[in-house]
Amino acid sequence: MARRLTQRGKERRDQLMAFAAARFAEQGYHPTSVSEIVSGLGVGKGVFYWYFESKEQLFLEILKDAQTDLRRRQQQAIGDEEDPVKRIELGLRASMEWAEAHRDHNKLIQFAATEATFVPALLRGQDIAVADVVKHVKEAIAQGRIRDTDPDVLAHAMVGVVGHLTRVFIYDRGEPAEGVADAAVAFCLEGLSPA
Amino acid sequence: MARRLTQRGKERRDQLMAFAAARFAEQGYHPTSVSEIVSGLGVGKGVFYWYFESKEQLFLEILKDAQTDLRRRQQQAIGDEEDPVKRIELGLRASMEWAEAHRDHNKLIQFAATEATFVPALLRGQDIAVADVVKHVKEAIAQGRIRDTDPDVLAHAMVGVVGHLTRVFIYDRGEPAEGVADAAVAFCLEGLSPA
Amino acid sequence: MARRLTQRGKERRDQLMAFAAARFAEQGYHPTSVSEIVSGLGVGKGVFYWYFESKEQLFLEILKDAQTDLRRRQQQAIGDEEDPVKRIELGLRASMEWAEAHRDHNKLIQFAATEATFVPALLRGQDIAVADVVKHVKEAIAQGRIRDTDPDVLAHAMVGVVGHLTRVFIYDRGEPAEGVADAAVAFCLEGLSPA
Amino acid sequence: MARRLTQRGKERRDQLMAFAAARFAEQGYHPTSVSEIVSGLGVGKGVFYWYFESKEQLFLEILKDAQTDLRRRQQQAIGDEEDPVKRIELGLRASMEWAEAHRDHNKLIQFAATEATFVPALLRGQDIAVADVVKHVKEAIAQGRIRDTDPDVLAHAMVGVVGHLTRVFIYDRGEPAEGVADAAVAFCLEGLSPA
DNA sequence: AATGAATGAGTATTCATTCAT
DNA sequence: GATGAATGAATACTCATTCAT
Repeated sequence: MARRLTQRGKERRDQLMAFAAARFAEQGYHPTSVSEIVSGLGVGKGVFYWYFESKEQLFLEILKDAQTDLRRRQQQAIGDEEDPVKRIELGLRASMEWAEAHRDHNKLIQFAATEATFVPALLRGQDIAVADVVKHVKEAIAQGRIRDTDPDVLAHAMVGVVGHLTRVFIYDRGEPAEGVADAAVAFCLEGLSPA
Repeated sequence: MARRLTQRGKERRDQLMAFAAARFAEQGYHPTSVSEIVSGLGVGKGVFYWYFESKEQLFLEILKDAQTDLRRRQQQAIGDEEDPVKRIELGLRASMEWAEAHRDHNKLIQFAATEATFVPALLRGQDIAVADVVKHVKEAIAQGRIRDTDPDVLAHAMVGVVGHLTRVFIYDRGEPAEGVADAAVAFCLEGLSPA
Repeated sequence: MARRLTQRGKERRDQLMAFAAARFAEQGYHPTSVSEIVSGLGVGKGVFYWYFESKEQLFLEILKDAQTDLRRRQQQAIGDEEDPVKRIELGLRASMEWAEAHRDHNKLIQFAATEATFVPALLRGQDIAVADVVKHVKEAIAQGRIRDTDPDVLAHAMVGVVGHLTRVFIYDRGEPAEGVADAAVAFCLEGLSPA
Repeated sequence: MARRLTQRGKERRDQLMAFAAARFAEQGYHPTSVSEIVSGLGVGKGVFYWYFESKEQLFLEILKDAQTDLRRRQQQAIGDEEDPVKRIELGLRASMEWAEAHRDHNKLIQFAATEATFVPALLRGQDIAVADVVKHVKEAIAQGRIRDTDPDVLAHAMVGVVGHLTRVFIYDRGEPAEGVADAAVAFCLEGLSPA
């Protein structure tokens, strides 16, 4: 930990994280052994512990990276858009595109919620993400653009929609993110109500 | 398996399932050992294997029971309501009330999604649940009561909303199901749009 | 730990302790693996952990048992002897006889002194042992039977003589305890001075 | 091994030996890793193996150096003293002073006795030390200055006294060597008997 | 039905040692 | 001389499962 790494070292580390994330997503965290990770990469077992303190720390690191990366992506997408409703929409779409490209990380986030050890780390990132959305929602409410309801509820409802549609349509059914995002946006903006 | 059980036997079995579900939900499936389950109940290890083939089977059984139970609850709630939109609403509310009373099972469902071994069993139940909703949605569309969009998408969007709001507001923040259900229904019907 | 054991269980436990003590004494604590212990006894690895929390706990248990046993032996030997100098002599002789019969434990005591983890447990027992001797020494000093010097020093000096002579003459050279004890007693009582 | 070293090289080597000896003494030989030694000195792992063949060899080297150094110290102290009893006394005192200044090495000697691998090397040095004392004892016996008993026994008894009093009073209780040496000499010359 | 002892393959992790740079 | 990355055998320990009683 806190090791200073050479270029080569940094690459190894990334390689380990990517490979592990893929295995964790595919079969689950526990069923994936450290042995499997290193032998899958054709390296000795010591390599793993040269770069990570433990399997648990590795997981946490992957988790944190994923959350950071997603957030960066959303902020990029939103840019300096003025309209808060438009910002919400851009955020939703960015989430789904990111999710399409990072299905592994998404599964890990879901898993993290099921194990006491990982919940705190998970929530830390999740709170930040929701806070971002809440900001836009509040602004839109102030402008009378969206219904005056608890912004926290609205934000979480959208997170629920995006997350679930992603899992079902993008991951399980392999549909392209764009179309699914259209549907998600439409649902979030209008619900079931006919245009 | 498929053992014929006395009354006392049935109680033991239920006791094991309930205790295990609680531990699985609290700390996770893998971190909970069979030892912990039996010693938590003050019985010998043989008892476990008298009633269940394996830890995995036990999990599957809990999962199936939970899904069956939820469905029964929804159908009861809907009764013979004529209005398809109302039926949807009743279904949503029933889900949340059930979830409030069975948080353990809900967490297990979430976990099942993260481990390859359990996914098939999970999906079987989930498909049935969504199919129920889809039926109502289709009917409502036919009546022009809700937007004419892929009913599958709408159904899953609602599942996402209900699931996530449940986890955040009912489980994490301890709010009563009723209020959260109001918010969920409102969001599903109207989205963000102002009244 | 704190397990209630059947008769058979008690025997297994003793068997493990005896075998482990022998290996620890022969090759050292660290070079002796748990694997070696269980396979030497022809049992599965789980057996070890059924009876002991860890290798370290096992060592500690052996240590404590040894110290307790030695003390009991000394007290038996001393009985209700009135003369304090005689009591000291009987104690020294008892130590050496015990040491002859328990060379394994003696080596473990020596090892325990070299590893920070075991020192506290070791000292606890050692202090008790020395306190016993000190009591007799004080009494003898009061009677003018032995030199009026710090009883603690005298007690420890004797412990040093007995311990070292045991190791060299009984263990390494295989001489019978009785003769060595004669020499030890003589040295303690008279030092180098000619009769 | 048998590498020819520059001045700087010799210093590195000594530094490694001193640091390792300190750690070995403090926590034990096995619990101290090569990693810990090199990182404690802020150097890379290769350095260790540049100077020593193995961890085991390092230990052996420290052990040998210590024994050699102690012996040199004793011979210096004895000088050309004529009186054999006085020579014994000077030797005892020198041992204790040396031990006070080299507590690390003393602990290593003790540890070496508990591990089969190190016993041979240990005994080699110990035999020489005892032989030195035995020589003086024999001479003193011939002069009728001390009791006519197996000189070997007497020598070892003294080694035991000195070793144990050193550990308890100098190491554990931090008393100054001189006073403890007085007590040790007195005990060796007179035993418990009143002046 | 139930107990508690036993099994042994499997897990994460450590660590002495090697080696390319 | 020195670094830090890599090796892989070995270790303590866990745990689902079995079985004699």
